[in-house]
Amino acid sequence: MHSFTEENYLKAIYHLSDGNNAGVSTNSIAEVTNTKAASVTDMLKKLADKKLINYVKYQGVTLTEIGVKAAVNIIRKHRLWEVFLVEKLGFKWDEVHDIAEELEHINSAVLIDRLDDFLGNPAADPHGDPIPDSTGNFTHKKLVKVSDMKEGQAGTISGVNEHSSAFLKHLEKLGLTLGTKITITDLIEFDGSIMLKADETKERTISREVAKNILVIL
Amino acid sequence: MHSFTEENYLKAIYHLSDGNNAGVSTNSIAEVTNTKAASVTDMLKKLADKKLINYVKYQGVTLTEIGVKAAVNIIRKHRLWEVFLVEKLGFKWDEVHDIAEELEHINSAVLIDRLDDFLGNPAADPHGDPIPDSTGNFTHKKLVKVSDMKEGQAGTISGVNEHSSAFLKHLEKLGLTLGTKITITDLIEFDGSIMLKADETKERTISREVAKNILVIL
DNA sequence: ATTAAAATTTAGATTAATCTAAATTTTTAA
DNA sequence: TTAAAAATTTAGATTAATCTAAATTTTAAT
Repeated sequence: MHSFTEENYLKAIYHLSDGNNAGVSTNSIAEVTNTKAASVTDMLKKLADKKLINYVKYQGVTLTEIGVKAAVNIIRKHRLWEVFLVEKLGFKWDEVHDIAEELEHINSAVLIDRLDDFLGNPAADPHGDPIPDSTGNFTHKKLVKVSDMKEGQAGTISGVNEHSSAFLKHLEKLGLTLGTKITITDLIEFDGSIMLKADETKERTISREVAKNILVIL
Repeated sequence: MHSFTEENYLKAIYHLSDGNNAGVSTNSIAEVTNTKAASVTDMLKKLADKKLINYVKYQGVTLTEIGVKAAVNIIRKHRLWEVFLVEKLGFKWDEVHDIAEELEHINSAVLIDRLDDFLGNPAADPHGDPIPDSTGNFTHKKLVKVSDMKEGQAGTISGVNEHSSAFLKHLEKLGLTLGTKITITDLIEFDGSIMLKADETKERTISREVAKNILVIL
């Protein structure tokens, strides 16, 4: 298999590619992997030799088909372990990322498939991110940022774009957790902040920055 | 914390010290860690610098107090994960060693304490080996090798001295699993093999080699 | 008590992942 | 369109863990 380090690069490239199908830059990889650009270049050569990425000097990289497969598999493991930590061990949604970051590198397909069954084949992790099946297939829900909603529109909170503990704890405090139904009551022109009603009862005002990172199903 | 490699050396030294309080030899460590003696010497210097072992050139090593703590903690993690794999995910007792070997290096005290609770604070792993508590305390049961039993003596199978899949599968096939009550019916002088009755009904003959690796509570 | 064998350590290399500093290429903007 | 800035790559080191081969120390056997 691949080393932990290689797996972390694949994951980083996958996440950075999300949406854009343009190549991912050396610098952006360095940033998310907490390394320097020179180190990234070295690793890119190695991953290219292994046919995991398409790499042309100075032009950024994309994952090959097998690179995508490898990355998706790591993400599958990460998300299933997060579900385990929250559902079975009682962790909060803002506490699981770092532990899952370690667990995602455990190598055993049987283990993960059994874990998946044990957890009841969950469709999403505790942050609402979809969990690919063992063949790598996602079932994507169409999600919309709260910051893109119109006045009067309603939806159900189903995901987040930001996974930091600080952000998740803030949402928790506001009562804006997954499954909460919200209705936009006011769009504040002055600073873009948004007023909404949660679960028909709680009135909340959130900044544009927060709104951008909450995703709903309409 | 310590690197995976360091942890594996600590574990190896701990297991090799079991019983004997004499120092552990460089060669024996090399054997169980699948390395060469020269590599072991290098690592011993490093572990000694970190005060995890007592090391005097040419004289073998013992773990220091903090070395023992670290080793016991790894063993605790290994055994709890084995219980998880068997009890929750449905693995067989001969299938869990390698996966637990990876899981034991996951670093999170909270995780392990919660796992312990989730599993109902088991006293032993699927092979009957005792699980230390979070402070490192073992509750040792007094176990006897079947090869040391006398004719007519009875006991309950409560552990094994050999964890290879081949051996465990063999026991499974014979119906000699943990919890089975056995009574010695005959000690064969010719080759030391032993005849016994399992669960009052099944008559079995096992070699001396097998008998040495089955442990009972009398 | 010597000496041969076995065990251990040292010396010197190798590999993976990283770094800094310098060189090169690409991008941007006057 | 060309020069400065930004991004990227190369060159040369470093650290952790390992190895082989040679040197040293301990053990065991006559």
